[in-house]
Amino acid sequence: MRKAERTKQTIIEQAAPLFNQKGIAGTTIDDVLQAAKVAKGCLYSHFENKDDLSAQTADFLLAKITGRIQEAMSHATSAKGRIFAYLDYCKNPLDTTVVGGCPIFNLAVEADDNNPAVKQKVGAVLEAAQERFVAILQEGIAQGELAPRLNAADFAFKMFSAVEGATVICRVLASSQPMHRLVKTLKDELESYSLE
Amino acid sequence: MRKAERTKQTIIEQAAPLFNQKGIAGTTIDDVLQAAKVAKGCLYSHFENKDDLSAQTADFLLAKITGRIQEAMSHATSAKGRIFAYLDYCKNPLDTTVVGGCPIFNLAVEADDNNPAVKQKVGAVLEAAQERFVAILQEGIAQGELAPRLNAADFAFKMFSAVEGATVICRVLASSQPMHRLVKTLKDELESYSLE
DNA sequence: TTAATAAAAGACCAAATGGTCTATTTTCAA
DNA sequence: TTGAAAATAGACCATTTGGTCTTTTATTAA
Repeated sequence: MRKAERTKQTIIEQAAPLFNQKGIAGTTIDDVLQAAKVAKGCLYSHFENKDDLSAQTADFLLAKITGRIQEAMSHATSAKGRIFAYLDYCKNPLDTTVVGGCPIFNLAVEADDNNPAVKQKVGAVLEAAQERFVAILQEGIAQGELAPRLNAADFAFKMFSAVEGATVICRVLASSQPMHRLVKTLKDELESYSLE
Repeated sequence: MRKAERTKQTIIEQAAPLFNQKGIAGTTIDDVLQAAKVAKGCLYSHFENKDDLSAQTADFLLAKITGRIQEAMSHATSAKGRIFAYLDYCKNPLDTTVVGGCPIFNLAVEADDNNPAVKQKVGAVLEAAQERFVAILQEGIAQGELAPRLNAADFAFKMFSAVEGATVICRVLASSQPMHRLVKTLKDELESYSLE
C-alpha cells in the first residue's frame, strides 16, 4: 500500500501544472495520463473521477503556494521583514512557483461560477492568507515596530489584492516590470509606517 | 444581409455570459446554440469554428466593459472625479456588468497559457486602461488639481491591480465588503494628493 | 411579385472524452 | 518463497463535442 500512495502522489504532482496552466475544464484525463505516465485503470483506482482528481489537485496546489509563502516569510523576524519577504517572493510573476501563474487566482477564476467545492477551498486559503497578513502587521504595531495609525486590515487587503492582480496583468503583458514597481511602491508605503 | 448581422450579434451576446462564467474551454457549442436559440448550421454560417466564435465574443466582452468604464467616468469632470467614478463603478463585484465577474481578468487567466490570440486582445485592453488612468492623473496634476508628488503611473497600476484582484477575491468570498473598504482606502489615498 | 441569393435547420459524422471492466502484473506479509 | 491482495494496464464503451453537408426557409433587390 506504500507504492500506491507514491503513484497517487505522482499523478497529483504531474496533474498540478496542467490544471494550473490549462484550467480544469481545459485539461483532459488523457493529458494527465500522459504526463504522469500512467494508464487509465491506474488513475481511476486512485481517484473516483475527474472531479475528485481536480479537487485533490487543487488541494495540492493551494497547499504548495501557501507553504512556499509561509516558508519565504519564515526567515524574517520583524513584521516589515515578513511582509517584504512576501513581496519579494511575488516579484517574478512570469516564473511562478507552480508553472502557469498563481494557483489561488487561477482556481478562483475558474471555480467561481462553476465549482463550489474548489471555490470553497480557495475561499478558505484566501481568508487564511488575509488573516496571516493582518496578524503580522498587528504584531508589528504591538511591538512598537509599526505606527498604530497603520490600518492593518486595509493595508493587508490592498497589498494582497494588488499583488495578485498584478501577477495576472504582468503575465498577460509578458513583463514583470509593473510588478517590480508595485512591490517598490508597497514597500515604501509600509516603510512610511516604520518606527525604527 | 441585415438579418444575418442581427443573428450574429444575438449569438455573440448570448455566448458572452456563458464564456465569461464557464470559461471558453468550459463552454460548449451546444450551450451557445441553446442560449441563442439557434441551430448549428446557423451558428457555423456566421463563425468559422469555436475559436472564431470565442475570439469575437472576447472582443465583445472587452469592448463592453471598457465602454462601461469610460461611460461611468465620462460624467465626471475632474481627475479625482473620474477616478472616483471608476472606483464606484467597481464597487459591487458580485453583480458585475457582465455576469460572471470582470471579463478582462476571466479572459486573462484562461488565455494566459492557452490562447495567444485572446491573450493579445486582453493585453491591449490592459495597456489602454493603464494609459487612460495615467493620463487622467497627469492631467489632474497639470491642472493643479493634484499634487505633483503623486506618481501617476504607480498609483494607477496599484489601483487597477488592487481593484481587479479584489473583484476576484470578493467573488470567491461572496462578499463585497472587502471591496468597499479597498475603494475607501484608495479614495482616501488619492484625496491626500488633492490640492483643492 | 418573384427569382436569385442568403440564412437557417438539423441530420449526420468522426474524433475526443470520461469512465468501466477484466486480465495481468506487482507488492509484500507470512 | 509464495500466494493473497493490491495495483496497473489497456481494450472497450457510451456520450459528448466540434464540425460538415444537404435541404428547407427566409430575405431582398429588381
